[in-house]
Amino acid sequence: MGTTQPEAVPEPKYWHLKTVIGEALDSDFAVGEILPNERELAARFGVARATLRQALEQLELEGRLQRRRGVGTTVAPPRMGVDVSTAQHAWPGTGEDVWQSLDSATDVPPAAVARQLDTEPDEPVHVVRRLRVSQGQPVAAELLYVPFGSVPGRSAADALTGPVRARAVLRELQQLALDGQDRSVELGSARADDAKELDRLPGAPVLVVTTRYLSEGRTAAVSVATYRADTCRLTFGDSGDLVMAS
Amino acid sequence: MGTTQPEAVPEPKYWHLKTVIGEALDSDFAVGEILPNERELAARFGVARATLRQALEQLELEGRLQRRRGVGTTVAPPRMGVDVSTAQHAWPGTGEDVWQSLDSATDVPPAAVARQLDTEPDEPVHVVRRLRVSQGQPVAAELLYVPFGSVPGRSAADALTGPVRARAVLRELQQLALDGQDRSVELGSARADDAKELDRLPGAPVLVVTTRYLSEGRTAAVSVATYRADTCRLTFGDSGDLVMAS
DNA sequence: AAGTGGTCTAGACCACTGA
DNA sequence: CAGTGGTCTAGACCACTTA
Repeated sequence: MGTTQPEAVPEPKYWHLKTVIGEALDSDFAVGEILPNERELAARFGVARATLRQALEQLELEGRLQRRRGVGTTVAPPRMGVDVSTAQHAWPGTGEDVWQSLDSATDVPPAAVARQLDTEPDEPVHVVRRLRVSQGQPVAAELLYVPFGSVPGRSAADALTGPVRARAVLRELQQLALDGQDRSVELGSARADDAKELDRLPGAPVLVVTTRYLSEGRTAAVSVATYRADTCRLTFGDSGDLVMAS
Repeated sequence: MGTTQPEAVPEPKYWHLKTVIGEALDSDFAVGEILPNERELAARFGVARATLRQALEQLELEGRLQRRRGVGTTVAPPRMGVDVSTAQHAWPGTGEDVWQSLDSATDVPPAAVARQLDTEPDEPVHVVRRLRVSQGQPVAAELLYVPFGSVPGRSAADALTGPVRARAVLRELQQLALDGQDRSVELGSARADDAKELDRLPGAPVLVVTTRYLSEGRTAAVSVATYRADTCRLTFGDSGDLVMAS
């Protein structure tokens, strides 16, 4: 006697909490509403704050909550769909201006990028920084790596600075014939500078979209775009008519 | 006097730790090698275990480490590229068998899926479970929701069970003309059952790939595939010849 | 200045793995 | 069984926002 549940699998407290709070979010809270603070929530559920925080972290990771230091925890709106489809196989900067050019410099790319560009590990390239804004919110920061070989009129850009220079590099890049591109998506954590741009803390989860632009059998440029994973759902409109989800 | 650094921005310890360990991983460790255990690492760096764990969590999120309870922490191999390209606009189950059918049942889909299928919130549909294995490792668990309206010969499947039934539903689905599909990728955390299938703990970060299959102006099926975010890099071969990365 | 979330500590115990 | 990572506690202090 006394053996109550022979198969009682002890579900972690934070996991159970996450479920409970998640359900409460659906039924008792409106988007934008602020939750009680962490100390009060922890007390209310009878757990340590660290445990409560583990549950909130999960919910934030899933895009259900938004936490801001000094402010509080609010109920997040549904993730916005952000189109990352290939879009008529265009060079960056050709379509509508969802991307905002920040500046450009010459720098040595990370080893992984140099490998894709097929440049020497210590060979400098153009690095164009761009920011993607959607619904008034920054959603992605991009670093576009362009080898000198891809932009013939290089000297023209060197004299410029800021957005003007960035646009000059893009314009030169667009002269090339674009054969195609391939793309990959993976999970990452925001580097310090990206985090700042995206209004998040360093280490925040991001979706890293790497695009390789191919021209005349070579890799003409590589784009590494980091999207806020908490607020974005990447959409690939492979076909037909897409509806605007609310 | 005494003011050493007027602008000293206090970088969090765990963030600094992450950098240090990350660099050590590159230089001093081989893939598969086991790290010292957490208590020893924490002592070595002079921090509490919780802080050390925060750094390890980040590295695991980035796919650099793999931690297994009861075993230890090992250096993870580079993420494997997993092709999720539309692949000749095919129905699920038509291409090569990267997917392994597990079983099928009829169940009420989640509200979000019902909305995409345009079925009533409480209307049951076929739910086919499949598992994607790559390089001997489970990389994704899929739930494929198929409304009864999409599979005419429904009664045939009802008598069957297990993989046989799953394949029967897929076969019937393939009778339809596929007009197109659209797809989205977002960050999620593994549900308990998916986690088991993927050999991870519940809540592990996953990339959720949602595909809507369109036929004759309707949504004929919806697939929700959860990929292990730690081990997978999703690739979209938009064009041309892809090289097999090691 | 008050209140919020973010970081950190030093412990404890549990669940799982493998010899 | 010993050793690992996973969970949890009860505190403390810090950085940031707002008023």
